[in-house]
Amino acid sequence: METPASHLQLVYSTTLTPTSPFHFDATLHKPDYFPTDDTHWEPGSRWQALWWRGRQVGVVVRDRGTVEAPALQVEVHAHRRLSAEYLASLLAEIRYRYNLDLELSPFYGACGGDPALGPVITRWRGMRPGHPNSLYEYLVIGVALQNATVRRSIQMMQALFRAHGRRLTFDARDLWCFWAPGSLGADPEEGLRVLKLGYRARSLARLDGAFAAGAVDEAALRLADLPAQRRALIGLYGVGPATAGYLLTDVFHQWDHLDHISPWEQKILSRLIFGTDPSDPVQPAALLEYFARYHPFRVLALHYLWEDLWWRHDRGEASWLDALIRA
DNA sequence: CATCAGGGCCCTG
DNA sequence: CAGGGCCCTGAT
Repeated sequence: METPASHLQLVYSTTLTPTSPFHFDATLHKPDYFPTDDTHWEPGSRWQALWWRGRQVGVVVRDRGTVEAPALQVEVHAHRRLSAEYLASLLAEIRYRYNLDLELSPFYGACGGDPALGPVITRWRGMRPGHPNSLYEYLVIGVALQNATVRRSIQMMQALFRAHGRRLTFDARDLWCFWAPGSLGADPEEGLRVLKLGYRARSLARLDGAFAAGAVDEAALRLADLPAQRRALIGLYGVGPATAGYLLTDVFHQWDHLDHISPWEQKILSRLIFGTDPSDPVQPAALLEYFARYHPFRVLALHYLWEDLWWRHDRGEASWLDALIRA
């Protein structure tokens, strides 16, 4: 029953120059994000099946520079030639999503001397936050994450891609592309339940409906201030403080908004920062108070500490994390 | 076999 | 503002 893959051709290639310093792998790959079938990373390269402005294209980003003199090669694969205007908007979107224009020096200047953070900054010099997906797509992922183990979240996303996505083949890879926001139909809840989303089916149905109704404008929200962004997110059915917190960082690039630490993160951060046993973690309020020292870069600071931990875990260090991750 | 909590959120009282 | 219920799954 699986739809055949759609074969794309290379239609465009260019070079993007991020601000320096730039750490390719630590920016293009986040070991703590659970894998979805629309994207694949290997050291020095990232592939993504990308829905953008009504088209489904394949994007390959390759590292062609160094930390101090960065350069990215971006290949676009598509069914047919793309207009210059489309390509320009796509490249601008890639610059935005991966924060290629972010200036890290103010953060490094303020936090580089911190005893806990300084060595981590040195290790990951040039790393930025970055997330490959749009607001709509991140909402889908966020809903799939809620109250579920990572394995189950992956199953939900696979079922969603196979039911509503499209399989694209480009650069000898097969990846699943997201569907258009708001395209799930008039009453998709029952269809989503069949995909075993459980009670999340209602959230996703209503989220998709909001996009279909034009009630969510990602471009406008990017320009809004933090309180307006947070209000808009929390106002969406199925989005609470945890999901909104992730979205404010990853989609809206708020680098100082930190008001919620969930139980699983609390256990991990308590161990990481205070060395406490996961059975007796530090209270979230105390963790938030600790991070106040990194204002106005609290989320950047957390991101550096967090990603460093997960990279170490991927290398077989920090194996205590195993017990705290419900794979 | 039954029970339960999970990388939340909504709704109710 | 606290607490119950929610879909399903794998762990116990």
